[in-house]
Amino acid sequence: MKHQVAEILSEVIDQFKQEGILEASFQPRVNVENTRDKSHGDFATNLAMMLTKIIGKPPREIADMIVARLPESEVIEKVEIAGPGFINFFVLDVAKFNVLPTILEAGDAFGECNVGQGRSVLVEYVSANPTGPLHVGHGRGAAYGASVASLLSKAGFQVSREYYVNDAGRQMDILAASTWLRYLQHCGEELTFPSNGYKGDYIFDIAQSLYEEKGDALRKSAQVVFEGVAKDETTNAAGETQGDKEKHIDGLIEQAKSLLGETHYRLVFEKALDVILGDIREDLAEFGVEFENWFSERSLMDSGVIDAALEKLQAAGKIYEKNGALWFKSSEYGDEKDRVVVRDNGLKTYFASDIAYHFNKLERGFDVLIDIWGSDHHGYVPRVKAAMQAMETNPDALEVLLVQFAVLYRGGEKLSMSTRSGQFVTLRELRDEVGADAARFFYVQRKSEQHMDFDLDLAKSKSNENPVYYIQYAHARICQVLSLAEERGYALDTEMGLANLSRLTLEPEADLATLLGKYPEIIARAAQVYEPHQIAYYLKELAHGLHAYYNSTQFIVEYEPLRNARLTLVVAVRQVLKNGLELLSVAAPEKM
RNA sequence: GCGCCCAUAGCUCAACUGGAUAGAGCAUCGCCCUUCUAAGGCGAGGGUUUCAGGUUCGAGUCCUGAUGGGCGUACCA
Repeated sequence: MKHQVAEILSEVIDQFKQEGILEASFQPRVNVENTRDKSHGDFATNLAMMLTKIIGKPPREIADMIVARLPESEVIEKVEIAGPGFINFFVLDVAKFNVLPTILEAGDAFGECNVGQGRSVLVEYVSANPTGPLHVGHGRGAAYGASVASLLSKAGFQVSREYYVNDAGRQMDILAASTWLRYLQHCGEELTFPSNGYKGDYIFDIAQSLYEEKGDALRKSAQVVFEGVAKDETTNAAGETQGDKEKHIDGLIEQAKSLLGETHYRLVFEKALDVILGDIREDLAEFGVEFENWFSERSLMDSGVIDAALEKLQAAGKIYEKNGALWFKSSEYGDEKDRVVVRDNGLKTYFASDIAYHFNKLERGFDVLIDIWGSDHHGYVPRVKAAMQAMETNPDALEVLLVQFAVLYRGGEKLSMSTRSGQFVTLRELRDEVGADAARFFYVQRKSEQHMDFDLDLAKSKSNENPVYYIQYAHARICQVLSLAEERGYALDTEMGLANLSRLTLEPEADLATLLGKYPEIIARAAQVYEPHQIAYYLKELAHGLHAYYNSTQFIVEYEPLRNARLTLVVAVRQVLKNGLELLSVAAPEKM
């Protein structure tokens, strides 16, 4: 509908060119927008104002010139010039209802568009370290990433979803060591758990399961384990700190490796990784968050991709040596300084893995790469982009979307979170407490770059305080009305309904039709700017339209043509509500 | 110190990417269930869009500066 208006306007521009009012080469951006106020019609254009400078006449005069040249249209009822020079278009009610047969025919596919033009896109999200269960902070990235991926898929992109598993590096060694120490405690060894180890309860569970499988096979005396290890950081009564928690934990990792030997150390390591990653997968699946691919960081090392990527940078002359380490010249691409990729001890940095990972993504042939990160990683963006530029001609292939932290409140109090200390609210707890639907909706309701307050009590309340139920209720209401109609022997005759749409003359009916017509446009816009919250707001608006209609009008009336027309309208609303909710992975229940 | 993000009704957030009188929900106050689900509807009050400048026909939106908050500034992952 909107582009029909835009077409009409570009015809006028051609007319202007023929008359010599505008130069033939002139290419204006024809801007047609939905009006905010119904008294301004359905669509408005600021074209007259845009042309004031070029034509050199006041906007309202130009508006007159445009209106005088508007071609005949079957959808436009009238046109008005208003305000500083807006041209408002009023759409015929009949034309508004044209969208209904389209919706019924397209069904679940209604709203899909082709802004992606089949381009392939890799969306990488969550990618939390497998060192503990997901907490509510990860939940936002999960909900946002999943919704963005769905959105892009509806908008004509070939979407792949990927989780990057950081299954290598020091954090994982700390996890393995933590698990082993808990295991030793389980065996009956007395020891003081390192202050820098992973203290969460889930480590006990893994250790116990390890003990059940292996018995005492991995047991070493605690005395031997802690022998020669640097002292842990402690604070005495006077408040003075002593020791070094980093050296302490590193020492314990070394002990674990040498005392257990490669095979047994690996066993503990894999056990912890498997259990935690399995838990994360299950957690996300229950949250409606799926991935086609779980990409292992270790596989990068094993397959030599890291070396290949570094060689590529080296060949491009972007690697140099300083102080025994290898540096990447990221500052040449706008990063604030150069970055180390291989440390002086010969170990590759995490950044080297990440360069390789993105190198690998490009090699897999994606047109667009999207990374969804927590905002605490924002400082990391320039160096990864720098690496992309050094490797690839198109730096815009990578889009990093940052998600702000969610601050959790319960009973008006802020809850803090830290995986290391084991003090956090897990995503699973959140789902148990408020339900997956409410959680998904709450997360995705906010713009991703907006700092978010997540009030657990509010999310839990199953009242109109929670918008997700408002939308689901609209869907359920429609279902109930239809089944009641059927019970009364008034089964819906869609064909008759579509043939009688002209009987829908009430204001809420036209409003609903207008809203339904906007859905595809909302999808396209939301996809272009990666903003699934626009879907959430649209659904609230559509649900409101339905509730208002429901309260003002009886659908199941005696007169058959009118009844079927109304029920057909309502069925179309139900379809769009369902499509939108599905996009956000929120259930569309038939009764509540 | 430097860099990135944010600031809109009492609270939580929108505002179609520069458009018309800045909108929703919650909270507050009225009204509407012998009717297809009241988890609903209708209405009222509530604003110097943090502040000060600038750009232009037009600014919550863009630019500069200030204030307040979040985050980042590793040869950690």
